[in-house]
Amino acid sequence: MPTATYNNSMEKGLQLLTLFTGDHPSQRLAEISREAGMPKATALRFLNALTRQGFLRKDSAGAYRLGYRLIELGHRASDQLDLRTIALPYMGALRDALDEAVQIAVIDGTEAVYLEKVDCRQPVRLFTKAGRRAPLHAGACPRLLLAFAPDPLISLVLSERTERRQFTETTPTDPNQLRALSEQTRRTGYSLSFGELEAGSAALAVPLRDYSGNVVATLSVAGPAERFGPDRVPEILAQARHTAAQISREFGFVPIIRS
Amino acid sequence: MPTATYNNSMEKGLQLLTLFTGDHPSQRLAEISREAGMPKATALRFLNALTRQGFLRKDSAGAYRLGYRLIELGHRASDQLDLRTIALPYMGALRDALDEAVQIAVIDGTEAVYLEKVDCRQPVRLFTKAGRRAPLHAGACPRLLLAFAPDPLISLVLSERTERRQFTETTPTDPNQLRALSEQTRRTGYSLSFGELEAGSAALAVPLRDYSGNVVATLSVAGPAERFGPDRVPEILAQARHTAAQISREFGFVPIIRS
DNA sequence: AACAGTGTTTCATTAATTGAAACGCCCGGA
DNA sequence: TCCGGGCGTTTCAATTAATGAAACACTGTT
Repeated sequence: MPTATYNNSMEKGLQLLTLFTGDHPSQRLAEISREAGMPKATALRFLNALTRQGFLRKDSAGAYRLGYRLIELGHRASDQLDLRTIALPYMGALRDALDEAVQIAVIDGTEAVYLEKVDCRQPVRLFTKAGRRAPLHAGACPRLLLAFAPDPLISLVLSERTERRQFTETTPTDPNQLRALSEQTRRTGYSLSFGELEAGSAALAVPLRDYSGNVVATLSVAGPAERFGPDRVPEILAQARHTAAQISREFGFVPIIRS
Repeated sequence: MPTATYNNSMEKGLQLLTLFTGDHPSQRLAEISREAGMPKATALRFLNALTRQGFLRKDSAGAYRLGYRLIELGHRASDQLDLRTIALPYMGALRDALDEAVQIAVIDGTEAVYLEKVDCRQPVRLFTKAGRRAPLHAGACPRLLLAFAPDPLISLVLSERTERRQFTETTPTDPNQLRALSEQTRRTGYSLSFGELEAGSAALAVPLRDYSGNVVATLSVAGPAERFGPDRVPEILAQARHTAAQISREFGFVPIIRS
């Protein structure tokens, strides 16, 4: 059962970090042990080690919380993607131009992960968090990433054996429908979604490319669906395309001039 | 040697993450093995496991880079500190008011870690990164945190047996000098530093408090030293204090009214 | 006082980790 | 073209360190 090409003990310890969610930011040993299905002594050892390395910290009530080392490493990972130096200022400008949330997401494994979000200033807004994940079949960002993904990944996501969760009434789950949507996205260069992940929300996503010309990320404008009517979508698309071109250029993308 | 109350294998694996710095964002197995002083087979197992859990990712050249899971967890840790929801908007306003870098830092173990930074817009600016660390004896932020730290930590930092690195000519390292500076900081409610960590830089730091009334973090304004002359420092201090009061209030701090 | 729940420590067992060595592949230099 | 060096990967015997049950001390509630 154990395979010699990984370190299963470390992986079990790392998985404890996933227990700390927005709903459960602070947890004590017994709760962690129960939720992880792990004996208290084993869990305590992992927690002690994670705490010593700064990945967790213990608060004054004796409960564990995510530690500052994660913020440090998160910033470092972000810096290495040039998110703060290149993408964030343009995202801020796009937010200012449209007053909608602006997000950037990438593929990680078989999911999309939203790496950054710049919030709009309107009281009614899309309430999601940077760092969240979504499957590749639902939502403007995930679907845009899927459309430009390598064929083996597309096949896997659209396979009859892969379960595609239906979040809302408008979540596309049928493989043929998703293939058609992907083809449309590749042809038009953007994707648009209404309530596929959260009812009442909408998002428009465009690709971000790097020096290789490949789509490496997606930039999206997202907000309440009633602000994404047919009179406004063209403007959102134009602004998003403009910003994506700026970011892509700084990522080293050189557009091919069509003659 | 091995102690049963930690998980030393996991800790060794986690320490590989520290090899990925701004200077070395991308590394291959042999280099990692050499730098960590670890046999290739062992390092490969850790790398495979860290990659499977999303903490590292492998690029097209077969080199490892920090993974998206770190960004996700970094955001989650940051959210749990209310950095993005509470502190960042105020930091942005303070940056706009003064056009200097604004940072927030906390104590982690025996160091200060800068959790967030909002950059100024001037061409000549303080070039540091969010996520960086500094010892508690040098710099306005670390020294402010030290001044309000628990006595055992102060004693440890100022101990004759603790080495206090001299970064520049103005770095204070003498325990008596640091005690005097701490006392002054507690009395005046702020700390001011010129070139203690980086020559030519300056920073002014004020405390952030939470519902318990304790100093839990520090807010600083930082930039090139020539912009922190005696004619300007009072304004910087007033603005920083105002912003710190706003943030502290949202952290639940209730100021005691003096009669 | 009794009980439930917590976090911590101990220790025998054994599972998993470890590192040396072999292997296949690639690249650059002679 | 050949060879050597370096790379990443796999195998396997040795042994180390992880594991989990159980005991313990402490706290809070009834």
